[in-house]
Amino acid sequence: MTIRTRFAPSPTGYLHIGGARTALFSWAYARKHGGIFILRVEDTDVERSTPEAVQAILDGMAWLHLDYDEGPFYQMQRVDRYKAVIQRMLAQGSAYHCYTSPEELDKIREAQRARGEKPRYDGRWRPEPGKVLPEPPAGASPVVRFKNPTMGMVAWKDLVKGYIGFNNSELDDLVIARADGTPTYNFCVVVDDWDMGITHVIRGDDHVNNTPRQINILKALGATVPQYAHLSMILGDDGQKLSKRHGAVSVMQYDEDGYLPEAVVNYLARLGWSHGDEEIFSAEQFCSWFDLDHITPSAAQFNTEKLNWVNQHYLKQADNARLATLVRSRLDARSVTVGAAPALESVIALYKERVVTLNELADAAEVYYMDLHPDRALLESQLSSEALPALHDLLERFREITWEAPSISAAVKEAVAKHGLKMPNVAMPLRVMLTGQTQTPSVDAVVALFPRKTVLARMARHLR
RNA sequence: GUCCCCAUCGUCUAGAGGCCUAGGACACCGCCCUUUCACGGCGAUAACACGAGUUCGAAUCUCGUUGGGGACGCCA
Repeated sequence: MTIRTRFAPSPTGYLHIGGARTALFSWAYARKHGGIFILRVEDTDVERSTPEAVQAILDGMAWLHLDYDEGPFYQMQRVDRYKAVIQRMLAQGSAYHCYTSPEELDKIREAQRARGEKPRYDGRWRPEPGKVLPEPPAGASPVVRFKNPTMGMVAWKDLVKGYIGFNNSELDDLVIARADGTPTYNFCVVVDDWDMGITHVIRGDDHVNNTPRQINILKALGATVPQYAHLSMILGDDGQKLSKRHGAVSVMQYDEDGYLPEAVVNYLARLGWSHGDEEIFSAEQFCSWFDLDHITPSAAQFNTEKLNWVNQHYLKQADNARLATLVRSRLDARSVTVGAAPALESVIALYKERVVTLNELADAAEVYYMDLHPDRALLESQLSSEALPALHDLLERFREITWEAPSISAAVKEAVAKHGLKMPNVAMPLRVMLTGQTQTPSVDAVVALFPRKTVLARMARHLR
């Protein structure tokens, strides 16, 4: 049997970190088993669905390299199919028309809550043998409700959480088609999973409560019930639930913040899933190791510190040319023109082990290309009266020596010794004049990276 | 309120009854390297929510308590 999984987002916003992980796990499960991964856009909420959101989801998946084999399918394009199934259910008696208005429903639920009961539809239009139904109100268009079994239990063995069972008496007759005829979520999912031959439904555990209803509909339709795996949610850095106004950001924000997609994938894969003590692994390794048995059933807190560490790891081992491309576009965005010298790749080679994100790499690189104006107070504090003579000497030496790190290093040491100073007395002001910073790679490497004339100019500017 | 789910270091986790004196990773702290800062290396601190039970033996199984979360829409 071919494994078929799906990712089924509703296009009402960007792809956030929780959705991304759900997609990642569904994708990995299909890849692991040589199966099919399907993208399905659940856009039946016409009010809130937007084409921009569809694009944002597509962009997010593309950035993470989550490729799909079938789709994207759009539920709004399958409405005829849903309506045909609803007609069939109506005809065979597994669904019925209900004329209860939303206002009446509110009243019913309010009363139930007041009595401490679980709010639910009371079944007043549900046909039963020997039951006399009310007269349909004139001119009202009914919704269609599923006739849920009243006895027994619905249960399944969740691949993440284990056995889960619900008494049918807990479930009410849910609306499967609105008064305007459009089908609802729980129904579309069922028909789609059935039609698309989904074998494993991997989704967020906010859907656990929908599962018994979906299974009942599937059974009423005579469809095969897929396997379910419900992933627990991801909490924010502070342990709070992620929401639009609290910490839930688009995966593309991580791109903007300077994270590498493979770092985000690696981090996300490790959040709620494990393979022994493995921390760093490629997408390929992830796919070959992935299984549902090692998914944690409890919620996981997102930890930016660890993501940083993972990102730093991938940055260190990334190809310089690739990083140069990524950094260049960031410098472009800052209107910093990358000149011919030093080569951006050389700057990156010197700095990539020292930074956490691409943005920090861009911060380090930009001082090599822009018109630098070091902080005045910083300059004054470093250009001490005892250092100035040594720096003047050094400036003169820099005009004549071979422009390579070893000879530069020798020249610096010479100046330090000649004036009875310590290394930092000379190295620090040099750093500040050249980069505006006190913390840089070793000073000879920094000096050597610049063209000689830039060094002479930046020094001369402050040594009058 | 009702139903469902969850519970190991601060965080992510290993753990399928004896291999656990509870392992790894991030963070934190200390030391080394470095005449800056990082990187790197070494080391330390740190957890089985609580209570019963089953068993020769429980982090692992059962029940309960407590605490967290989710769901109860003509949203998805």
